[in-house]
Amino acid sequence: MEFAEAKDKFIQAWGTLGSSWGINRTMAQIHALLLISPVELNAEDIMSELKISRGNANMNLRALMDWGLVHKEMKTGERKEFFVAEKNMMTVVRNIVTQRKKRELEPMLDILSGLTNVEGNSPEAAEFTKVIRDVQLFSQKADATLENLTKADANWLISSLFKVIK
Amino acid sequence: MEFAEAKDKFIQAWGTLGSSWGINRTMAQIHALLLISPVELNAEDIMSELKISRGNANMNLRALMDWGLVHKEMKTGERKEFFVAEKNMMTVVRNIVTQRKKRELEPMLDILSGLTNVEGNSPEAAEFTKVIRDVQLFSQKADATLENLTKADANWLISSLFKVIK
DNA sequence: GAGTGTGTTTAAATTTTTTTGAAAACTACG
DNA sequence: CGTAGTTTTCAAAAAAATTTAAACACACTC
Repeated sequence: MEFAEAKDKFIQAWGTLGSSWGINRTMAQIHALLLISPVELNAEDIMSELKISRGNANMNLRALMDWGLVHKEMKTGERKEFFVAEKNMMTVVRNIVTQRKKRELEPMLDILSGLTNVEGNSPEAAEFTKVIRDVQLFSQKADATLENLTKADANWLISSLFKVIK
Repeated sequence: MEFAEAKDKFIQAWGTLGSSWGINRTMAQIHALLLISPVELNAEDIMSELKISRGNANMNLRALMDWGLVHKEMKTGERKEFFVAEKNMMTVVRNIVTQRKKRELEPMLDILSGLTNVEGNSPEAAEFTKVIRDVQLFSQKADATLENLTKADANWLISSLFKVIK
């Protein structure tokens, strides 16, 4: 397959995957583009490669930096800002896990802990309490697991995956 | 806290969590409602509790059944269909993992395997090949891990989570 | 086989999310 | 300073996703 075609397919696929994970398509596509680029790219490069506006590029690059998936670089003698993707897959995964945990799991845990003591002794209230406990237990377990996964060093992540496989 | 308030908060929270996971808000809310309900509910119940239309309820219930998170039940003597949520959290998680793996990870792996042999020996092509290999390796590992997780029995899932925590 | 209650489908309306484009705000340099 | 190159912001436009409402289908009853 030609490089240009393969590149396009990868960028498309990454974008699709991203959007089913609550990450917007363009953000994922910029990430893909930077991932496969051997050199740092500036905003213009990204705009023209993906045919997106300056504002769009800027916002999504910022989001990617928030997630720790992309870094800004200054080249001496150049006014423009350049961008590089984090290329170590382990780090990529860890950063994504950390961010999602913080944004989704933790707020959920906060809400759940506020729902454990419900008034009334109707069957509805009883079932509610039971379900909330279950969900809470499970979420706490997931939280602890992910916390360990992300705090440990990169090699540990992969070895623990293997351990699960057994 | 009053039951009604807690219930509402939980349904809201579950809906929000769902939408950051690519599951639509209403689908997640119906799931939440059924999860905490001690009795089977029919379409009317769901429509009035969540203030949604019949069509909306119908479509999202069907999606939930696709995911194996909700089951249809017929009551003898009743014309209406009743719905119950799968309440075992382990099963819930397993079904979600299985579905997402099938819908997202597997198509990605297919695409990646079609991108391993790229023509040309430019630095771009070289970097591309390298990144694709990395992503592929990682995805395969994730796929294998999840496969084991879902095939094993329910208790195994929880114990393997503990093992990861160590 | 007309009538009623229920489930299903889908085009159109609505809502939400994303993207654009242009103005404003920086920044480095003369 | 003033200006040219660049990034940032944000209101408005466009696109995408969701929801509704109304038509349709089906099964059962009288």
